[in-house]
Amino acid sequence: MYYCVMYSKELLKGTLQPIILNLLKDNKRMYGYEITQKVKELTNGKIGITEGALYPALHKLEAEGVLRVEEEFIGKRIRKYYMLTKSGTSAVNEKLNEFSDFLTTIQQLLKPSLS
Amino acid sequence: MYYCVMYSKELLKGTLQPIILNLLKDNKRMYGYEITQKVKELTNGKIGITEGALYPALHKLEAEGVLRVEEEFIGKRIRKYYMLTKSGTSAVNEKLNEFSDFLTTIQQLLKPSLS
DNA sequence: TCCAATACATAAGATTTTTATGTATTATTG
DNA sequence: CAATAATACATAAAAATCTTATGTATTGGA
Repeated sequence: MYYCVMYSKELLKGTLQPIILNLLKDNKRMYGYEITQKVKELTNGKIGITEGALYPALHKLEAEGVLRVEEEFIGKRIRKYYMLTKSGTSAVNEKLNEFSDFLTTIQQLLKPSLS
Repeated sequence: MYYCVMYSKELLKGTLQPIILNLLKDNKRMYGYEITQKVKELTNGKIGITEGALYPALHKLEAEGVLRVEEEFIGKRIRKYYMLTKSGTSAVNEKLNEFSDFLTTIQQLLKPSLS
């Protein structure tokens, strides 16, 4: 399965982190599988995150101190809830603003005739 | 020097090809260095393409048959003009539409509260 | 004359993502 | 009730892309 079902895979490079951080900013607490489903739902299936990309990304953000994790057992199955740390929260707003600004710049660049 | 001066470098992954193709679609014929300057100009210095990223990308697009090259001597210095091939032109429109659509999807995903 | 800008190029290393697995639990459906 | 799909985690090899660091050479300007 592709990271992205509808779009070419190359397009999604660099977008995974912002997507994760934005979801955790809005939802406070999410586990990995939930994130994949939420993204699929919010994009009408256009963007599908692969687990091979997601879990390493979550581990990296945790190692950097941006996220922390709370483990819970649902029956016999473990579930790892991720949330922004205090220091992560302040950093995330800047990161997301930058990303948003960047997207706007790219769009202007691709439509110079309309500017 | 960064690929991008203002933005974090991670952000620009995957955007180089669309940027190149879009410029060549509008300008018919451009050489590498010209592309770096045009992008800098159009984004007010926010996006700077490194040569280490650009030249391999141009060579790859040429190898794929999307671009073709015309070499010219300006004095003693060579200049390589790139342009879309016939088959490249039809493919590029689809690619750029896809990229544009993708950017819209990402923006909606990052602003679910406004949808 | 020297430095900055122009103009090409490549190669090592880092990072990210794909692709392919692997394990195990729980829910559904024929 | 057995098989399959969905849930839920994980990792590792390979591919792709980009950064960073070089390298060469010409041309323009201070």
